[in-house]
Amino acid sequence: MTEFTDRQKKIIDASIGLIAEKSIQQLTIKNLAEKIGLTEGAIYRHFHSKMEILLSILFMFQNEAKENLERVKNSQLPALQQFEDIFLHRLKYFMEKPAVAAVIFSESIFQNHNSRALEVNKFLKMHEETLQIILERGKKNGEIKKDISTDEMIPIIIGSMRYLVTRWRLDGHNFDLYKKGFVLLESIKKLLACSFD
Amino acid sequence: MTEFTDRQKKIIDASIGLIAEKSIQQLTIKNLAEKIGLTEGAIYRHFHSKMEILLSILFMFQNEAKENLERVKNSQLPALQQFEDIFLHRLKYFMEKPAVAAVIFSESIFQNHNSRALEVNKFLKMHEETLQIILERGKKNGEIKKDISTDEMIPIIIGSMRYLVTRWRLDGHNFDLYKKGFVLLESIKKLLACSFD
DNA sequence: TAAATTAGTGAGTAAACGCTTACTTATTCA
DNA sequence: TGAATAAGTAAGCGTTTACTCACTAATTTA
Repeated sequence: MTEFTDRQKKIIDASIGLIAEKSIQQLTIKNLAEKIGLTEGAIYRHFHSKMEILLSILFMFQNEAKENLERVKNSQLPALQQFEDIFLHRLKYFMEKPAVAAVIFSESIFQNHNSRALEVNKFLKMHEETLQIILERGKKNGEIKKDISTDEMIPIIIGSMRYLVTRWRLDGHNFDLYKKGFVLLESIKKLLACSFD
Repeated sequence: MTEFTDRQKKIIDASIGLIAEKSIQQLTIKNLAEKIGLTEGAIYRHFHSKMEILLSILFMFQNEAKENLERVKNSQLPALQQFEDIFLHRLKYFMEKPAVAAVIFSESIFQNHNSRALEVNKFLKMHEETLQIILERGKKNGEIKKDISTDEMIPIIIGSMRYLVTRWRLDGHNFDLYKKGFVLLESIKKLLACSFD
């Protein structure tokens, strides 16, 4: 587990802030240094490169997500409740730190760097695998429909939630992401739930 | 309807090619000029700015999409068939021109330019509205479930398809988008179809 | 045919960018 | 206390970027 120094955390926070206020394009070392009240050179005492800063944001979020996924997966709640928990938790996080959403949803930033793109891919896979486990348990329990394959359910669930977040970002965060997400999740649950009980 | 000259079309085509081969970051005026076999200055005889080129790609796609949406909407096919048509057509288009997907899915390119971001928003709204009409007609016909609101169905459908395309892009176009899209659409149709008939 | 328009060249510009370096100041610790 | 280390500064380097401009060659048009 890589740990971050106080200064590094401040730099990461400032980066997140910058992205949230302006956009990912506005995250330059110059702007970053200005925001913290340091010089550009000082930044490089704490990170080797700009990419390392970007990856640290991804890394922090990845850790947070991993913890949450594990916690929920190991809970004894019904499957439908479990994936609702996962997504509501995620939406809350995005509302607190909209910049994280901006980084996560800008996969193209890392597209040039092959090894980094793999990192994003791994991140998505992590979610898909957790969902898979939850959904299949739900099917065994008779909670979830069996006539739709899990492989198809996964993109439907993740895609719906991602689109909601994309919409929220393009709208300038001008609606209550959590509330809309909750309603959307209810519908998804209704769609996936076993009708005969 | 803005028309494009032959040279403009060539520039747009070359841009699309560049983005497809490398990435959106590699779309520079220098690379573009090299690809066409002109000098950088010559490009500016045909477009006022790089943003205008990007917008032209968006614009071309928008026209193509509009045509398709209208065509399908006015067809006499069942609602479930209609939205399958729309998405399969779209997937085929992306497979032919992967660069267009790269532009469409990089909303953040335009995020700085407020007026341009609105353009992307309008584009998404166009799809949502068409879907809404189709879905509501399907509900009236008794084709589509009535216990899930149309407002929730829309992000589920669009989100699922978008996620599939995103996955395809991150995978380096290494699976058959059309085939997987077809299977996914079957599942979505099954979920939304009226069970009592 | 002469003038006007169009399309292209090639050199250049200013700004932005990530990053480096020589040097200074502050802190830690043997 | 004094040497070693950590954290900062200021200047600037090398490159890339979108874009400009004076000029030329070719094509249209009056």
